[in-house]
Amino acid sequence: MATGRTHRPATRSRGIPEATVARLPLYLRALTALSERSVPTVSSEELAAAAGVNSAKLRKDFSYLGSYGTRGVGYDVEYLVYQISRELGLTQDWPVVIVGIGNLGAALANYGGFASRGFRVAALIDADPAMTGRQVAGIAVQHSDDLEKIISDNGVSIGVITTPPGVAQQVCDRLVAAGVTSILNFAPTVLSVPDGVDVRKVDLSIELQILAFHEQRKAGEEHEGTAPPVAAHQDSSEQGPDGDVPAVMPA
Amino acid sequence: MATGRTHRPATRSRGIPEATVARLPLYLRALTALSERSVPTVSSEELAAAAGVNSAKLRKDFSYLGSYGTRGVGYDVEYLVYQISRELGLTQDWPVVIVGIGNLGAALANYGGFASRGFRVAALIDADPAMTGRQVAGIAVQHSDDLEKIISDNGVSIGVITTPPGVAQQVCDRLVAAGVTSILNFAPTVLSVPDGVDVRKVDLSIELQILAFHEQRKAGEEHEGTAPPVAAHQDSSEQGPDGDVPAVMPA
DNA sequence: CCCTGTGAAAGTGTTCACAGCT
DNA sequence: AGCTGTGAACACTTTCACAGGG
Repeated sequence: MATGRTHRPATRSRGIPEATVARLPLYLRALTALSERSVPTVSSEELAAAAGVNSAKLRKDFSYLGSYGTRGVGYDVEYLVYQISRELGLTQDWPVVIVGIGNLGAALANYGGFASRGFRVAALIDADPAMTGRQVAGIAVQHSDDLEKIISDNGVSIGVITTPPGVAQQVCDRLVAAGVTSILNFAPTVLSVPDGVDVRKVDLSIELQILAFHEQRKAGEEHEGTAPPVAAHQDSSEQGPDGDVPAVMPA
Repeated sequence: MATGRTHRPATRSRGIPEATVARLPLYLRALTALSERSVPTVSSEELAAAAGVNSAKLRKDFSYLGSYGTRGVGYDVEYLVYQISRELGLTQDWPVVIVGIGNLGAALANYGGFASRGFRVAALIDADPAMTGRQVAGIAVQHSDDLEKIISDNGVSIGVITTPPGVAQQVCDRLVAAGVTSILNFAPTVLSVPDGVDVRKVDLSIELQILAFHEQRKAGEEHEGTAPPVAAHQDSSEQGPDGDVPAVMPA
């Protein structure tokens, strides 16, 4: 399975698979809930059920982080919360800016999940002068003219784009030029960014279209003689990572 | 994945890979833009660039739909728009209900991407009597007492949940009991549903945590001698099912 | 025995490279 | 010649099943 170097007992492995990274926040949530109920330890089976995955996958995922469990017993909840938080980088503070304070931007500003982990809404930015100074979620909206200054003054490296699609790319360019290196994009636009900048996209219309595809298939296959029975996908999360091949791929 | 068997031999007929399905809406969007500019044909290279994927992947994806291109020329834009729309089930009307009309629910109700394809917001539902009758995006909010009747009167099979996490599961149960078979869940909760019901999840906090992971890694590897250079991931979403703090969650 | 940790097998997705049609 | 369509190679992910420590 290795690209040449197959060794290392995996204490602090360097290559956590992307699929695993995407599940760590899930485990963290389930663990946080257990922690609040003062549950001291949990088995892979129980935790997997709470997170909605199967236990083999969970154990495999944890094996990339190291051996944090105890055979015959399970995992120490507090210890695991700490390890996963650290691995995800949540033990530090991440100032975030939200650009585009429409309905969606306001919804995000009010979203509790931001503050609940290391994320802090450092600023809300909008291009409409009428919005400037208005309070949203207890934060005064600032004008986009000051975007660069806001980014650098607050040491922001993560930006959230909730603007109309027409201006998303130029907002993105300005964010990147100002030093942002991770972007969460809600605009239905393909953003192009230089190497070294991560973009994740959330696209409502795409999610619905995927549901429609499966929905249509359910209806259509009720009377099919040849097709195998389709048992609907339980939790949908596949999606195609893709990318466009950056220059260098780590081995 | 609770699903017993989701095996798909895909021998020759209906077996479009999930990863391909997830990209079809992307292609469709790019094609629609070309169509609006009256571009008659497009090559895999051009379309791939517009959609942000590579051309080999795009051709492979299209090959699952059939041979809709012309060698030496490319793809007919209008024809492809039609074929993909049909494949995704967008040639029919999909009435959708949104349950939970807070900031996020209102944002979704106003989101243009809904109406732009076959989706139509058939009803907005909220448990707060103070919301009942209020107009959001030109639609009167209805009380959740009438949820079952609304679903069946409108023939709704797709539901969107934008409620607080604490009530998401019970809303989900009622939707399913009333006949909804596809759910788009924005609440940070793991929903359990019977077989035959699809759930897709959008979780803002998870997306941010994934970004934070990569962000942290970038910062940490600036001075690593042994590690290969990390070229950031171009792409976007992979998603992760998830669930969070069920009990008490301030903020 | 318990339950974790992990090789190996199976399944899924991506990329390559070129055959074959226009 | 140009560009699609695709088998085959490669890469990544999930699942299985069991070795091995507590």
